[in-house]
Amino acid sequence: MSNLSTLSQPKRNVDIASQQETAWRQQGSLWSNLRQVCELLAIPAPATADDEDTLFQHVRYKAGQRIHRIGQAFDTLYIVNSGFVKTLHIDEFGNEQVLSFPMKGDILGIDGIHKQHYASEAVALSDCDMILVPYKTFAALGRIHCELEQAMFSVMSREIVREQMMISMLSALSAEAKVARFLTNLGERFSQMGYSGRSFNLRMTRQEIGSYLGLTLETVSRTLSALNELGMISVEQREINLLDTAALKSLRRLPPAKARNKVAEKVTALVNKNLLPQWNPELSTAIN
Amino acid sequence: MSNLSTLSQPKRNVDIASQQETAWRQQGSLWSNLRQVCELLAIPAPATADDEDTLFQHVRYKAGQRIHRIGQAFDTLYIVNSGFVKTLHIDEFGNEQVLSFPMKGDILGIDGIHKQHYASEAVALSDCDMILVPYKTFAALGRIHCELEQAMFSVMSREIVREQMMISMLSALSAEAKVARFLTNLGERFSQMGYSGRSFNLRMTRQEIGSYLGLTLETVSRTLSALNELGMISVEQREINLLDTAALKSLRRLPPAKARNKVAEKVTALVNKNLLPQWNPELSTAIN
DNA sequence: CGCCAATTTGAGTCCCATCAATATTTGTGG
DNA sequence: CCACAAATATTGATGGGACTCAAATTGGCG
Repeated sequence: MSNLSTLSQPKRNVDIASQQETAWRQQGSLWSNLRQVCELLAIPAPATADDEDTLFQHVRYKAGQRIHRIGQAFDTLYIVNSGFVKTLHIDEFGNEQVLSFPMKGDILGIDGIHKQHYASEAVALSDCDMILVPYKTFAALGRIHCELEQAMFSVMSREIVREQMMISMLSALSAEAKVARFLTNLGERFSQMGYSGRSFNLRMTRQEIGSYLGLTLETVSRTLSALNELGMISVEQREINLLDTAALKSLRRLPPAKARNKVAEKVTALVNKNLLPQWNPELSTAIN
Repeated sequence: MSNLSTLSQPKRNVDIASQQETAWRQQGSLWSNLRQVCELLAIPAPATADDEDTLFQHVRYKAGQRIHRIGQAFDTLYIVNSGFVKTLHIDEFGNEQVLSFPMKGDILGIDGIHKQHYASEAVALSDCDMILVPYKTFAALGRIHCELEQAMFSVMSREIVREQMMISMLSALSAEAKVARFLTNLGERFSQMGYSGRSFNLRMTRQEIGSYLGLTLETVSRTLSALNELGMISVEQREINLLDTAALKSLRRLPPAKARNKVAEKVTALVNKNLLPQWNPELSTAIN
């Protein structure tokens, strides 16, 4: 967090830089080249890139450490290499509002570009290894490698789409559906990272989950218990097992205990009749 | 309410282009140059730009017309020059979820960059004049004018921040606060466009407002009536007057209906007034 | 004028927040 | 290593805010 000035030099001056690198390595820092960063972001690396041309510094954060603050002058983007993070707003009353739970491959700080000050706060949920991307380097790369500019727009567009999905979820779904989707989404993320998408443990508190989903921590806890009793998941503290991902994904609301069986029949009946072509936007618009 | 587009004067230099332009003009098309587009987006125009170098076509949409669909192949961005638009998601059950109400100076279609297909639907709420920006032109401009690339990142970042604010609002505020903020935000938008920020009329239905805010149309209607009775606004159908913007902005939750109706609730009323000077954020949090 | 969409308003219900008590886990220092 | 404190989770009881269902009214438009 301290000497960011040294890393804004894209080109490495071998003699001096290698000394510094050794020093950084001792405190847990590493360097990644452009190809590695692109792979992490799941975007195609420019063929023209020289692996040693541009290097990006790693920085480690311990659980609980703040990565950037609201209002802080913006100059670098962060890419999560390992570990778990939360980003949040703090409203005029001091209440925290969790906005996202970035993990491996996610990028932080984009919201700072607009006003050149970070618009959100980022805090490490676990020990993290973050890659620093000075914004100036970021912008310069777009001009050097045309394909990269396209990829950078794509990454920002993806973030916008993700937030749109979040808005839809927040304003349309019941508490049970929110929690169910949260778990399945998390599972998919873990799968992509090479871990089990079925069995994992949460890195965040019920409070943080509730804030993220627009619920209270008690409702989150109760909902997890309910999903547990219904056999869709098993949960003990932060240890989660997804037992019926299909049911979780299609869950809209937990029917009142008396009618639970009936509604389940209805849904399956509709699906069988092809009236609910789920998760296919093309078809659902055709219905109108 | 209709034709604001006198500011876009087509410049013609080529013979072929002028023929086409005449044809387009007959169906209501005009052209804007890069400088005019930048002004509309409120970003600095590159000094190196030749006014005749790149021209952007206008297209008019009538109220109710669709501008782009979900899943449609993405190739152009749209900038609102005049008129009002709504963008929306359609979930797997066919329910509409309004995402934004773009107006003059707003950009549409960014969500299509990621997958090269639009992720949302855009519909004109009134007659509209839209400027077409082919995505290829957009990308090429960033490479030609370095300042523009920065501005384009900034515009996308601004969109991300806007959606973050939306997420915070959806998950933390009461129905009254949502409606109140919606109105004050609209007022500010109208002010920026040169209209009255105090007195305006809504271009969208209660249904659409409710979808946008995560409420039902009945709740929106009831809330507007309540704000009307409290003297914060006056509302008749879609005609809105903001009478106390300060109160609206700081509104968290309406006092319980009992306290409003029971005029002669003696001591308790006074106590409530002292302890709960409603729509005063400072004090109401101090109580918590 | 007549039709249909939009809006308003009412009555009843339920989901979720709130308040509260307890249990369990984590962290810390002696 | 244990004890104690603080943080985190679970579970219950209760009330209220927003949804649902329903009816009446208004306004727009062919």
